[in-house]
Amino acid sequence: MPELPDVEAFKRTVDATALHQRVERVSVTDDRALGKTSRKSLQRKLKGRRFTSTCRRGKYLFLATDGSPVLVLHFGMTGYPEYGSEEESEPQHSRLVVHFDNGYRLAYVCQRMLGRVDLATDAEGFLTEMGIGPDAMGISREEFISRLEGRRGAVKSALMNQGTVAGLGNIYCDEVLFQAGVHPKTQRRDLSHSTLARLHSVMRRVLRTAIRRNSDVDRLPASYLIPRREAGESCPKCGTRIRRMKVNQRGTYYCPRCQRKK
DNA sequence: AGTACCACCTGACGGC
DNA sequence: TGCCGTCAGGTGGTAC
Repeated sequence: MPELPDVEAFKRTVDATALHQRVERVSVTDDRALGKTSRKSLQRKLKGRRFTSTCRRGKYLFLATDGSPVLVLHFGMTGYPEYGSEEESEPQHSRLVVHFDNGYRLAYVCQRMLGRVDLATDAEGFLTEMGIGPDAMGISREEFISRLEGRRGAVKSALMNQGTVAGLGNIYCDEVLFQAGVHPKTQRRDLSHSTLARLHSVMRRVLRTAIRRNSDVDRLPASYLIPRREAGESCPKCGTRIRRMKVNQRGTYYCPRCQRKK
């Protein structure tokens, strides 16, 4: 489920481990994990380079190099990066492994193969081409409101759309709506300007909280819905039985009392 | 521009 | 025991 807070944690891991070392070799263990790039291209373009910095937009992580290529990582729902010594065995489900000259390697692990590895010349161009909107942590209130005002349909659908605002997935989207007291199926047109403003501030607060806790579900505040995404759980605020429904074909949890439909 | 639905993909789980 | 359907979820494609 890597959503914005998870990818932010991945970024910090990569920043703390995999920068500034020379790439000796790249191995691709499953071509299905590749986007528009190829195994040969990855190997040829990354060899001899060093990762110099990373940046994150939404659920995408970019690793810039000292040359022109940028390594793009998207994690699907089961992906993560893992840095370790060559002496350790490679993690199961490694799809791409970057071997460095210091005896360490960075593995892109992706069990369910829903993520993608790609190569770009610049992150901004890649994001534009993919139609990815502004980052949910960086977007201003004004822009958030105006982007949402351009949309119709259920508010959850709008928030989940990475072109509108990037970073919320199914789970954090439910959390934001819960903390804001908004029913997931509320039509966007039924949301007032002030409710949109509240959604913006709640979204940032929820994401900031999750990032500070390193996206560790067990460390989230007791008032959060995320640990209670199960049948029979009760609302952490009012005790009402949590309901489950489908929105966008996705399992959606909400409190029928705290989140009344407008 | 919406929504619905399918597909991708693997592993866990419940039912029989 | 083991087979089968279902679910999980990010994304992308198609049809309406």
